[in-house]
Amino acid sequence: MANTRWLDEQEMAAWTAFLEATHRVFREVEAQLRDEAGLSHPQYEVLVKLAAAGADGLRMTVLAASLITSKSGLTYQVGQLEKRGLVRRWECPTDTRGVSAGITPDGLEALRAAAPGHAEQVRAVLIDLLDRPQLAALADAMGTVNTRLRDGG
Amino acid sequence: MANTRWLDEQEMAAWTAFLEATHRVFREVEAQLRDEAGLSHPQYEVLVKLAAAGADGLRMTVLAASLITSKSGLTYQVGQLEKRGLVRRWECPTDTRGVSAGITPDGLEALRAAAPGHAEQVRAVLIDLLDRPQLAALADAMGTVNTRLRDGG
DNA sequence: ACGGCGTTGTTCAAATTCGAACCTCTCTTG
DNA sequence: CAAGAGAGGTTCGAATTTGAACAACGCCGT
Repeated sequence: MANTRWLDEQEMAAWTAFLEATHRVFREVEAQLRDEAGLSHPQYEVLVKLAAAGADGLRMTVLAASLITSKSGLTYQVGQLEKRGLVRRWECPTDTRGVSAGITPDGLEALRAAAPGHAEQVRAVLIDLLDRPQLAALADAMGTVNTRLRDGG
Repeated sequence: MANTRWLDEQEMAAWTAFLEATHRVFREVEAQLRDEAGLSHPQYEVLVKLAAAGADGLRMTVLAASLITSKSGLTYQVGQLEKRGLVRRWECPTDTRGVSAGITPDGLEALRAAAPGHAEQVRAVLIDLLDRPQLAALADAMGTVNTRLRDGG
């Protein structure tokens, strides 16, 4: 790695804009969820994934990978949600080591209660700030990044 | 707020792709910096801003706003960097309440040492995964978001 | 069946984050 | 010029995050 391929002006502009925008967006999203729904964003994401998974729930490892978070972090958050009765956890029948998590009726209710405000906020800090072509371009770029990072590591 | 404006399919796809991509990108960037440079990403960002600010340094509040972080979080990180001699802090001559922070020669050296690996990583997890039009579109969208969030709050 | 290796989830300690409270000081207004 | 409103930073406590270490278990070839 003799000489570094530095970022040119355009690349640097893209990176710094990305950095600043993500910080702003997440700060606002987290504040809204905490203040109005009493949920952290990680917790909300867990509930969304588990709601989508249905009655079978999801294995902890799958959930962690899906949320792009650490195993230990997920253990903690699921524990918090379980304490509040929004999520429940059970051993996997086919693998003694395994644990699955699933959303409870109370969890679904909490999600239903939180979703409208969250959706509005996501609009306010990202979606509604862009026109359709911009939004499509953003989805395209982010999708490309995801595909490449999922595979090529 | 009678009826919620839910996200349509395209909007939801953009949001989830954005979510997943940002989590992936930051996870990888943070791991590289920590493992190879012994700096957290927040710390690296502080050094970059202060290096750009030059000898006059930056007021804490300005720096916090620039980094889109909380005041208390910044106090902590600057404290950490100060302990390591990478940053120094002094009272503002024109405002007794004010504190400015600036990078030290050691800090500049640490930044120089960390920069190449960081640049490569930024390429590997974002820049090099996109072609020029995608990169331009990303910069455009993120720039729009930043402008709107900076003003309209 | 047996031994080795990778997987699964949790636990642990340490570092970090945030908002709210707080103190000090500046600025504006009457 | 005094008083109130606010800005600037730090401190505080509580919650969260991470990787590494662990313990327990499946899987595979011999």
